Amino acid sequence: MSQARKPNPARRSERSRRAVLDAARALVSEVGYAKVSIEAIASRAGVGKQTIYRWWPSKGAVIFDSFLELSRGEDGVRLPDTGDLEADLKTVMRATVAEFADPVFEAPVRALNLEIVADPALADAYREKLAGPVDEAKKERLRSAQRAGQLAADADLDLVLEVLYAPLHQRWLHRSGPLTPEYADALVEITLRAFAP
Amino acid sequence: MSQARKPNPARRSERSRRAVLDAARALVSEVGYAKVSIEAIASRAGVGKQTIYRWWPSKGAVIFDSFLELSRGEDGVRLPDTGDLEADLKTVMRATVAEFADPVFEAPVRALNLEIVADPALADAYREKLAGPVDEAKKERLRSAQRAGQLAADADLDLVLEVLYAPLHQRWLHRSGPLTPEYADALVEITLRAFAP
DNA sequence: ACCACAAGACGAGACGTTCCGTCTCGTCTA
DNA sequence: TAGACGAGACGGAACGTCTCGTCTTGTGGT
Repeated sequence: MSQARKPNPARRSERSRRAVLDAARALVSEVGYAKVSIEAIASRAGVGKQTIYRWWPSKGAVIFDSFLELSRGEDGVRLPDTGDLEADLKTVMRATVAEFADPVFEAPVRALNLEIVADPALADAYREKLAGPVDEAKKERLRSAQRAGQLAADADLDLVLEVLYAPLHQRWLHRSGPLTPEYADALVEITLRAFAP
Repeated sequence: MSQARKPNPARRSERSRRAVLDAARALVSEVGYAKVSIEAIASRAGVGKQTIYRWWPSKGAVIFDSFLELSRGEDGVRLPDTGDLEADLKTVMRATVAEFADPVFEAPVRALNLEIVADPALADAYREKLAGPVDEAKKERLRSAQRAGQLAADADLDLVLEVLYAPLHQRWLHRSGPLTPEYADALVEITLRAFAP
């Protein structure tokens, strides 16, 4: 009684896959996440609707995959390590603030967050494929700082990252305050004081 | 050319208003935010669709209002003040963690967050009507602590609240880790160390 | 190494549904 | 008596399923 007729990935058309993901990304930027429809993606991609339904379970999954595609190849993430943790973190946090302030990122990143909040499966995929590797790079820098005695040796690094990034992330998501370089610096200083050796 | 024929609020039916908000709240709990439709709300409330469209601009606004209704009368918010800031904050944070862990709050609060992220107008209303008063009560407690020398006198209280709550909020939203009483305590301890006098 | 061919993925789009937001109806009420 | 109400018809958009021919691709025989 199982309707699960599974398609054969080996015969999948790479051309169609790319066309769908490119169309999805373009449409999110143009009209916003909520107004993007599967039919519009299919039409823009020059693809049958069934081709989308065959390979993706939901609109969210398609758009999520289109973001994944963007960040492929960047897996060699590495943070600056000049030996000065505070300076390095401020550099990174200021860059993050600038990125969030960029209107080009506004629509897609907000769409990504909506998907993550609404769909636990996509939240898992996000953590594994996108956030995970980046967080690991950040933690690697923090471990280096621990060895250098610039951070408490017993600090929970996941917690350090939360304290550092969650306020920024929330302020952007809720539009509850300005994102300035000074704010980035303040978060770094606060976090370092909280987790000082 | 203005289509803005405005209805007369004085003649509004309180009975219908309550029925709509109650139906909206029930439906969000039953089927989740995404699957709730205006037609379903109208039908469940025993109300004409036009009555909803007459008084609310969007589905999000209806559901948002149904949450507002829930928290009416609680405006006398006041945090415990035993003189021991750390103990008081741990009490409050543990309660918040427990609240987030309650499955009854899961669907509605997640729906509320989706609306806030997606709609700037609702985000403003949220800050003004819901978060604002609560945050003010929290800041009042923090000011008391500043006077008692338990918190840096020049600390930015908005920032203190962000550092205290944003990690918890993000962890819940992203389902990126367990929400335990120990986690609540850790956030309080970290925050107090960061903003120590 | 080649080729023939069946399996099945493809583009296109018809189909029945659901829901949208607007619009009329009478009815009821403030 | 103006206008808010419940009910529901309406055209349109998008859903997810399905059925067409066509095109592509892995494989098995030569």
